[in-house]
Amino acid sequence: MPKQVDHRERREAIARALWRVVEQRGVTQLTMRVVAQEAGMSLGQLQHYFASRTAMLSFAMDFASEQTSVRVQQGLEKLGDRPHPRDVLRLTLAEMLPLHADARATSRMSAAYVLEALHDEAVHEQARRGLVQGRALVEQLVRQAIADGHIDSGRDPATETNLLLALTGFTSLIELDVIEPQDALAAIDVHLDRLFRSA
Amino acid sequence: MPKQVDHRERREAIARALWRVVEQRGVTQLTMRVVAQEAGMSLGQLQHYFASRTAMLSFAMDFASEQTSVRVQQGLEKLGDRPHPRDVLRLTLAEMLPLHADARATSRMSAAYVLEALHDEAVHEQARRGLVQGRALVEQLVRQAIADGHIDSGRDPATETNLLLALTGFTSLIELDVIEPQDALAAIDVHLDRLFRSA
DNA sequence: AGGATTATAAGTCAGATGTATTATGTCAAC
DNA sequence: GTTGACATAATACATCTGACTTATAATCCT
Repeated sequence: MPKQVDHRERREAIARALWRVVEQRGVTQLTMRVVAQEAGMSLGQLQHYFASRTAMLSFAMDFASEQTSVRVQQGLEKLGDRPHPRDVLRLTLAEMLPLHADARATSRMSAAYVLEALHDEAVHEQARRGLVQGRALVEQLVRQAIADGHIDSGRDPATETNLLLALTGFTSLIELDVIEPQDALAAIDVHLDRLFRSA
Repeated sequence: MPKQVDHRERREAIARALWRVVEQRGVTQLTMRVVAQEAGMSLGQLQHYFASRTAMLSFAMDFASEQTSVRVQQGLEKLGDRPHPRDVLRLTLAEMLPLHADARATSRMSAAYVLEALHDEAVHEQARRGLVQGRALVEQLVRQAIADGHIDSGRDPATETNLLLALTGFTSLIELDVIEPQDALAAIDVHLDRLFRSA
């Protein structure tokens, strides 16, 4: 047979091609043919790695979450050994906004997936699980920051977590050129300042 | 000829049918045939009122913005003559979240439209104009509240406006059942409390 | 060496979609 | 009563979609 191929690697390459399609041509162009072309392979070849369009989307979405985590993790390493929770939150929020190509692609993927999730139980569960998990991480961070005295103990961890996550609402404002990326970052800084200043 | 028909009225009926399709079956089912069926008319009849799918979407989107404004306006009347700006903002934000059928429909329409806007210049401009206008209204409200001493004069109107609009980021959290509607409203109240408390 | 297995390519198919065309019915104006 | 503008319906059509099938070539394993 032809040289054995790393399926996982191939699937990731396809997923990245899919992101490029979403970012550059839009969700309506998210067809197996277009993705195959973008990935530089035939439709038949793509179907060899993904039995169905749904399976392809599902993988691409999980991979997007995963890569976002990786980007955050890489950013954290630059912050040194024991980074201030304020910086961790700032980095995390910044990576969830469409501020550079990769983040923009994964952000748009998420948006499209959420829309698709609203009427597909399986997709809904997958998307929900990812978000719940991410939210839990942020809440844990907030609780620890309160315990460590970085955040006023009068703050409710759950509410503060929700307010932080809501800041991803900047996404559509940025995408539609209503505000500039730096405006969003400035607002995030103001919010974080208030959250940590009160300690 | 057959009885004269109010075109505007017919178009609004079609737009509402379109919303129902978006809300109940999802964006992928947003086809002229399905919308026609939901509106209880033939495909040909629908085409008599909208020459193209794009024209139909464009109208439905404008109508959605318009109806959201109307809902806010109606809510404001219940607040009496000179409502507190805090209540005005709370009402406005609440109407933008998917908390009841109409709001959910228009919210999902917006989300779908934003996604489509990213790769269609005309749609982008239409969506952008609507958002910029809405943002201007909120900023004016914030500026007035500062001038009236309801909000601390140390606050930057632009940044505070952006933070308020970012709270629409609760939308996806609510849609995916990550948080409950009351959690979102509680968080909004906390944010507004802080904004107005400092005065 | 040769059979088994896999990667890749190409073609086919049924269904759906937006749009265009045509037909039919209805009613107002002259 | 005939004409013409309008509402509605039905159908046709080219295109695109995901899924499936088939064909070919490459290499692994025995």
